Amino acid sequence: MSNKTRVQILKWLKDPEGNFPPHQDIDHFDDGVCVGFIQDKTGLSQSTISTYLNAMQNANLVIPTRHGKWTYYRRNEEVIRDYLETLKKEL
Amino acid sequence: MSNKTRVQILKWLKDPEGNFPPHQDIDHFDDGVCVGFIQDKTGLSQSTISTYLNAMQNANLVIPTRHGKWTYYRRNEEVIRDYLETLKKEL
DNA sequence: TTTATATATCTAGAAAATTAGATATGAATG
DNA sequence: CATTCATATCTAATTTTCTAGATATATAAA
Repeated sequence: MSNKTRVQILKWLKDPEGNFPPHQDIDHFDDGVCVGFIQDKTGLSQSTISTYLNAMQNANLVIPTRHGKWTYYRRNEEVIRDYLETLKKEL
Repeated sequence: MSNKTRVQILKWLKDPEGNFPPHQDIDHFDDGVCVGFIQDKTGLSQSTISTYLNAMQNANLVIPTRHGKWTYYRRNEEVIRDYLETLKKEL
């Protein structure tokens, strides 16, 4: 949560249709967006983005789903909501 | 906002009466809390806390007021509120 | 069952943040 | 006006974060 790129990724994942091109195999974003698309959007290296997504997954902010060769990442809305509520309450 | 200690300071400043001893010269916390008290509470060095408070002031999160030898820091409630609202809206 | 593709992990260098000691400044006090 | 006290600033060492290249793994395709 203390990194601009990672926060930006969370924001993009709020609206996959608006922020990413459609996937090849699937015609919806129910499981989120594949790593490659996120990487293209940030301009950072593949390994960096993979590391970021892994960190976000460890923090429970995103949920990964594997479909064949691809891993799709979507927001964990519940955790994000809790985080915002706690912050508003405590800060 | 990406540092535990600095966030903790903001939280403490929400309730100066509850978190800090009374000041020598002044019997209220209208202008906030002096640097020394904040330093004691964190256990970090004087220069570190001064640096932190300066950073927070640059980010407009706190407002300093000088009274004689002491500098008191208080929360900038408006900016903090805006920050939380923006985060809730955008994240 | 070799090859290609997408993602993950390992490693290490570069950059940024953290932190404290030394020193400076500004205000009160003897 | 010399001294003391509170805070600020400067400098540098340490730690953490960022980031990419190399390599590994998993799946699909040829």
